[in-house]
Amino acid sequence: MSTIAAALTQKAYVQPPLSGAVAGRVSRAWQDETGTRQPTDILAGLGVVTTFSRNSEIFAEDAPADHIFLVLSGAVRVCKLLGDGRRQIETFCLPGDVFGWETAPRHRFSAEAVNECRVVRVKRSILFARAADDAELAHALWALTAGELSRTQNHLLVLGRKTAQERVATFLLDMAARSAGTAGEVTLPMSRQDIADYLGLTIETVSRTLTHLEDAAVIALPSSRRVVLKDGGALRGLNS
Amino acid sequence: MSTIAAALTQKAYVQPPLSGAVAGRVSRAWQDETGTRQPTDILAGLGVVTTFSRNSEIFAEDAPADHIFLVLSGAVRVCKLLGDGRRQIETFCLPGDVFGWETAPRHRFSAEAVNECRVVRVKRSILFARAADDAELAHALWALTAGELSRTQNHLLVLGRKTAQERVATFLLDMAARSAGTAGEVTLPMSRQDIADYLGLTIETVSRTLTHLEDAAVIALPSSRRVVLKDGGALRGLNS
DNA sequence: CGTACGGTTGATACATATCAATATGCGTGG
DNA sequence: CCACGCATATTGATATGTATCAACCGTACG
Repeated sequence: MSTIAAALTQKAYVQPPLSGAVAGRVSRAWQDETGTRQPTDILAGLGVVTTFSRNSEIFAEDAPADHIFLVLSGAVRVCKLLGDGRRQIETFCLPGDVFGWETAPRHRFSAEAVNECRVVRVKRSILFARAADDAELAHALWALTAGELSRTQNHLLVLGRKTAQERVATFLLDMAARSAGTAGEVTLPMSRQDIADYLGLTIETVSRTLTHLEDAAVIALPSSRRVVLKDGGALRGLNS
Repeated sequence: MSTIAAALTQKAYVQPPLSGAVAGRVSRAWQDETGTRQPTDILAGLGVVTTFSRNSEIFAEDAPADHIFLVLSGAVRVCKLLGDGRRQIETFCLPGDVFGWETAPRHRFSAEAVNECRVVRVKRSILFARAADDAELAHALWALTAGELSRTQNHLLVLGRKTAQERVATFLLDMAARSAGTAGEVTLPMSRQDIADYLGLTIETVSRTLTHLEDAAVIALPSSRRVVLKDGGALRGLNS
């Protein structure tokens, strides 16, 4: 559960809910997808729900960082590009995750919808104004950054020192832990290319590694996007 | 210049300086190495100066994160280890840099002295207490985390998608920018092994890449630790 | 002067990338 | 409902960048 989402749903922040479709939609959507019962109308009060279609750009690298975003449904990829088109996906954002949160006035990444997704867009200035006289919110925003840092640092180890097998294993375990669906099973929202660009590999290597894990009976692949973790121990072993 | 160092030297934080050798040493040391003229006695009031010898451990991975550290002189490496000994250096800390700053109660890295170095050790609890009723300090601490995140994210792109040459070029440019010595020249405080573990390469590849850059007249290597950037344009070209 | 450590250079191996072909799934339109 | 076409995924053959193994060099230091 994202700390900022928690902060935004504290009693202190509850405002009279906006009437109308938008507010209602946010509230229901959030409850539907996370099962939390906390009031979330505040999100509607602070931001606007927007829908993005598959592969559409949410913001561009170097664009003014006027908003931060909270994922309600779907998945978002946050990435950097090199001049010649090489791409590194820094992170995937799932429901409850926040992205686009910067200290700098401009985004240092682009963000794109992995699949059809809904996000809440909150004005940076509004959050900042609130954080200025609310230590708890400020702390939540800091914790948000710290959490992102922690994940990024873990990923550094993955990209710097792990083999393809280990990378894929780490990725699968991570996705399984984050998407709270059926235990031992994940439905990947992203393509092989996205996975490759996240793990610093090629699409072919990702594919081969997955089939290798399947041959070794560590996972099963009922379909290309669905992964059954048959031998979690083996996966964790690869995770070092 | 580290934001936290700045925050700690704001007028609001200036206390009557402690008398005695320690306080004096901090103040002079900091001024010597950074050239800043801002009062820094507050650091002595908050922390203790400690010296670490080459390769000694400052704190271990998973140790209680009771302190944060500010580098006064020398260099520190912050790293993670894999079970079989593979090592990833997350970052090098130079004078003015802060390390060991965590949200979690335990360090997620180890920190070691790259060479003889002096650091100020500040109790976490003291900083936290101060930050609780000081929005400006709290903001500085957040900015610190955000800056670290930004650097880590850039490094992710390096490890995920850049070639050995590009990694080394990026590293040299970064070190040159950070160590404010003679323009176009860097003295590297760390060994080839350290560089390799930072860039996700082997010691041999780092060495070969450097000699290759030297053959191409992009750099000169008067000694193994001294690097002259002869063709910054070429290096920046490799930086994409 | 010799030893040790860090660095360089060379020969070879190997993991992953690249190039290429084939297969699978999926939406669209007949 | 099926047929088509496109996008995505898999598989195969080969290339290549970097790792590994090994020898050698140079500098610092006792």
